[in-house]
Amino acid sequence: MKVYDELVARGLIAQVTNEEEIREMIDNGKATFYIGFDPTADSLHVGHFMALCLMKRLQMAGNRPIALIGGGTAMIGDPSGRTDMRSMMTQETIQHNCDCFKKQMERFIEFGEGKAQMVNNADWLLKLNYVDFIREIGGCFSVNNMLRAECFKQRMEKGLSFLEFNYMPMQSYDFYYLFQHYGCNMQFGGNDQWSNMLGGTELIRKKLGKDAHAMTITLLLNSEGKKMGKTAKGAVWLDPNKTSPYDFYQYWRNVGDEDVLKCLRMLTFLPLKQIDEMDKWEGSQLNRAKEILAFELTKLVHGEEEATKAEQAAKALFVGGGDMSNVPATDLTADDLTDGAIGVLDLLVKCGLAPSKKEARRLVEQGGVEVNGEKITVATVSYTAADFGDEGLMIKKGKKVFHRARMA
RNA sequence: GGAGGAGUUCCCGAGUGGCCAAAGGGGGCAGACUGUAAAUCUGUUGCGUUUCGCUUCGGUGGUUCGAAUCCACCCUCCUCCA
Repeated sequence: MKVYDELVARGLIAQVTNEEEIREMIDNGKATFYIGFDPTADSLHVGHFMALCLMKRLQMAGNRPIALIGGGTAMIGDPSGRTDMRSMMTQETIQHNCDCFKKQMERFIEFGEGKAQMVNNADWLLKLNYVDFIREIGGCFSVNNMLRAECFKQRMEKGLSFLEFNYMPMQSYDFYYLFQHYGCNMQFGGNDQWSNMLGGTELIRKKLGKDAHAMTITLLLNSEGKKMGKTAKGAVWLDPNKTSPYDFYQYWRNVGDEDVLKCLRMLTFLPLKQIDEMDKWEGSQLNRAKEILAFELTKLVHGEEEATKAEQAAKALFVGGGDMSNVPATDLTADDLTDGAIGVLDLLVKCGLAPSKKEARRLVEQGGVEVNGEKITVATVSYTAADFGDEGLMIKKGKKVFHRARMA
């Protein structure tokens, strides 16, 4: 099976400008394509991860990837799919985020001569002169059409600023620039980028009379139609300091039944044949598929060693036995004790299991806390340094949040 | 520039002098049931030294014994007119 068909089979392709031409290009390694990453945070997340996987797949088929970091477009802020304006980021934050992105991407994709390239659109966008820019490309954009674009629709109700309105021409200019200077003939992106991407292909056609292509990646939605890779606390990050490998593993271990197979297809590099086999599994058997999904993804993002650790920790906690040493832990010091002891409530807060003592108290009162296998029923329990022992205290919050508190 | 309207807790949204830490819904958290799934049911959802105290209703001042609620000014957003 050639790349294009594989991408289709995995459900990764959402929209394309011209299916036949694109198939021909990428199947034969004739594409130089770019994907843009907006540095709005200091770490990549699952959505970016999909894009990186796609880059890798296409690279393996002989195509040349360009990772574009939007250091310039971030100065504007993409209004796509947002109901309110993004808060303005300072140039320093943007630069910091760009650096973080770069580091993470390098772990995942090989950059260098004849391999993948990395560019930052700040390098050309920030130099632009307003009047020159408007004269050069302004005529190629129809405001009437832009207003109809999906990406602005939501903002038409609450108000779209002129600043953000300029995002589409900016992104289009990127494609136009890369087409001319890097021979880039195709753009990939999230499905929410479709109109921005079409802006680029059209600009190239109008200015240069040449064809360029665009293809969007399906947004990873769960069975309820919500974006995956998001939790109540925010995104699932690829940076181990923001989302630990254990939490990352647990996120995927806990996906809904209906979503496992889709995730396996779209996110892992397991052969489709093997995934199709799993498609026959049902009921509690799917737990096995979830384990595979969680392990594979953790391995891709954090490496095999971390994946194994996360898996062992999960097994030890949920199945029993096994190695407990990889369970998430907090190290306390004597300073955390008052009169030689620490109360459960403080303990919960110190370990990050509760945001406030009030909430910690509520957890205890509702029977949601266990320490060393014993349910805590009163909030006044406290522990001395001796109670911690060598192994520390094993705290369980709710059904599946485990944490170890050690005494240094 | 002119005329109206709005800003409430994580989100939506009630409240228009004391009974308001503020209805209702969503989301979150916990309990029951289970397969570390979903659905369902129950409880809970500002902070603390917890029969009580403290901070919150765009901002700053003011009126009042008492303000989310009244007044003044300011900020932000929306609609209509120019």
